[in-house]
Amino acid sequence: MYSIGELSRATGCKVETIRYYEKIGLMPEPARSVGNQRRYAEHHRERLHFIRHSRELGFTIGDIRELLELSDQSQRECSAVDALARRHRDAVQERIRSLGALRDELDRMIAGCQGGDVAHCRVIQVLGDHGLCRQEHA
Amino acid sequence: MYSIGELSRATGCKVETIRYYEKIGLMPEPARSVGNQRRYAEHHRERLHFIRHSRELGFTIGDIRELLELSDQSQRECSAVDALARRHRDAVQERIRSLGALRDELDRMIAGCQGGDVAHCRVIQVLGDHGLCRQEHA
DNA sequence: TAAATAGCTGTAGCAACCACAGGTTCAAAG
DNA sequence: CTTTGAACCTGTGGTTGCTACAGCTATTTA
Repeated sequence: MYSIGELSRATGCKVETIRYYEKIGLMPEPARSVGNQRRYAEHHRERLHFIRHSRELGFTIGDIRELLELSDQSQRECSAVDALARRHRDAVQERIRSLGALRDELDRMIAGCQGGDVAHCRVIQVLGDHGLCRQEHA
Repeated sequence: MYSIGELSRATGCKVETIRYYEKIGLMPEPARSVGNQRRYAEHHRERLHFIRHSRELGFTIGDIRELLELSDQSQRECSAVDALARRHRDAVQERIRSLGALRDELDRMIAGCQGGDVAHCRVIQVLGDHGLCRQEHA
């Protein structure tokens, strides 16, 4: 049996976050001690580990809810899991692309700046006039 | 003189967002009509344009506040502006790097899945066990 | 002049937590 | 057995950058 602090140390998840996951129904309510403190079993640790790792990989809480449901139905085909993971991967890829365009635009803007006073600053000019951008960027 | 709706159409910024920018002090309070409706001048349009464009380039509200202050002191050297833009560019670059590592991890996870049932699904296994990851990706 | 559209303020909600405040319980030391 | 101090409890409010009402008033158009 883990106390909430022990579970926290075991998973690297903050105490408040554990209670938050319980409140939103992502973690099941654990047993309580006589004095009303939470007492966790091994399966809680595994589930929280799953949640934290999924979050680190950028899945949303909604995604994780689905993944947990799917992983409970262990004899079903895993194509739904696969599809969810692929969608997420594609979303990450798209975000990378869009941030790349952003960085390029920032680079051009910064490269245009030759020093001098703010009135002639290329950065300030570009920020005030989208027309000076080479690309659409959102 | 623009009404708030006209300013909204002129800048692509939602009416509620314009009011929000006023509330947080990013946009100055405009004149009012007899019936208490907001009436904007050209300099409001320019400032809002600057704000929107900066947001599109990923600057935070805090950054924009600084940029606006700096751009008001038009005879000062623009090195502070430059530095802020560079810091932001570097943060974007770092985010791209970290998302790249994430995508690679997701790719490995997905590639490991050979179909079959959820109990043997590689995706589910990896999510439950960080040790199966090749890299730290936190 | 009446209806339709646009504007007003104020509040609450989103994601995914974090940080208290003010009180209670637990575990170990004396 | 008692004390002490760390850990725990619930509930609320804050973060970022907006968006979406509700319930009312102003303006514009037919």
